[in-house]
Amino acid sequence: MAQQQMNGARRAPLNRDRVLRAAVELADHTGVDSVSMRNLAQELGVVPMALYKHVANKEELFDGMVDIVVGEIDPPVGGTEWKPAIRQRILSARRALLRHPWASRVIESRPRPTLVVLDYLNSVVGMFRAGGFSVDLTHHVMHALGSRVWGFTQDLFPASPLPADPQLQAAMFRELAGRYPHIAEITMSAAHDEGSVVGQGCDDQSEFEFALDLLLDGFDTLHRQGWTSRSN
Amino acid sequence: MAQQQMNGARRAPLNRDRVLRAAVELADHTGVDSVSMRNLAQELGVVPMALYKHVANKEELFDGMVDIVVGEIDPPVGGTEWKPAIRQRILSARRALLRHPWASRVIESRPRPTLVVLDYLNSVVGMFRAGGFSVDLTHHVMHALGSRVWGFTQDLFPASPLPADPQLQAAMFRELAGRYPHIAEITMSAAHDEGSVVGQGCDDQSEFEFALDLLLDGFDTLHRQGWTSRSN
DNA sequence: ACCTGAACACCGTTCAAGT
DNA sequence: ACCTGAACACCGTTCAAGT
Repeated sequence: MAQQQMNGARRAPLNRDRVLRAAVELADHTGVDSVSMRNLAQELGVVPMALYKHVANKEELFDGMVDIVVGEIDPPVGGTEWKPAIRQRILSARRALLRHPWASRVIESRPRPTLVVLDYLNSVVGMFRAGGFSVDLTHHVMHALGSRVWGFTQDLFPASPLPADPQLQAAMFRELAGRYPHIAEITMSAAHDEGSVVGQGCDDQSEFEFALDLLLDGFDTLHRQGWTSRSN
Repeated sequence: MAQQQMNGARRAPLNRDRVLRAAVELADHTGVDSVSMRNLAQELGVVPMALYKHVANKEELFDGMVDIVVGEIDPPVGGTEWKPAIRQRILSARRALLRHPWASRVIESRPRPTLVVLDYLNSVVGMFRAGGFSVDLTHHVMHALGSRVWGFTQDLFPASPLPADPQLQAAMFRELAGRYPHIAEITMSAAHDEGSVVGQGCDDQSEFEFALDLLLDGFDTLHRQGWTSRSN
């Protein structure tokens, strides 16, 4: 009670923005699973119910957290072709997402896009249109990008840390190679870097850019060919 | 207590498979969020703690549910080129996922792949290798496919049902067009089908195949060119 | 050896009582 | 009018007591 008043006097009064920023910070530091209304309230030195003044419920809290991350994506660069412009924008989105490792999962979990999310998507669509893409092709191309517009893709092999014991490590590799020879093979090919058992040891950033450029080049070809969904 | 015994007499004794199938069925019917250990136990006519005999915890329950869905994916078709073979396999995975709408979200949420998941991925990798792809290119190509190997992609505009009132509907379209002209444009182009405000009205299946074929064609081109990660 | 009720430590959110 | 503690209806999981 005495502490409550001290905090009340020291801190700025609660508002929606402070609530959302505290939630982002909490998720950054301790993981999104520990973002509960109760934990967040404690972090802010208030009673849980005080949060409901500023966000209607937990869903709205998550929406607000997404908006903060999406707000960190750089605006489009001007004076260049559609391809490098879109490439840079998506890589900027990727940097924002990488600063907040929980964000991709939360973005995927939202049942409806927020206004801020729609703003970003609208602007990416506009970049294709400005590059001369037809409405038809732009529509398909946005679907093909999927979550890659956010700069992330689902890791098929999440990074799992290698066991410290090198003998145990070797045993794991042997078991993997025995059961899953094809996975072992592509894993080994990239495993000069250290990192983890599977799928790490490769550079996530360059894998992302490989796939992004493959898609953008494909879009380019279709665009130049005057592709339409009816002609297909 | 009397009912408990009746159930015990009537039903087959609980085992891991029955637990997992009941969980899948419950998720299919009432949504994955309603799959709690308590609800599932009630569905099976047992006390919650009885489940812990057959699954270590809820994480293992989810893993088992994923395994059931992945088990529904058809085996590879033989006697054909890598491209149609992989295409058919992925479209079979898509059909399995569409039968269980919760499955894509659960697959994405798993921190580690199960043995069944590794079996499927290993076999897809093997199909590229059998098609003559280098280890290097196969590795990159699997990253580029990402969650598309499962036959799904993140919907950027989740389907939201249109309001019944046509006047309200028109108002929503007008607001969308005013704020997000580019999104409105690509939405309208596909909105001859009815369905929802944004992004629906287009055929998800053909959008999926568009993106899949774009990627497979891109892979094909790189393969024929003898692409390597060093030559890039 | 197996089963299970009670309990623990959490949730998000409602609601009524207090100021 | 505003604030907030208690309460409600849930969780997953532990544990000890019962058979």
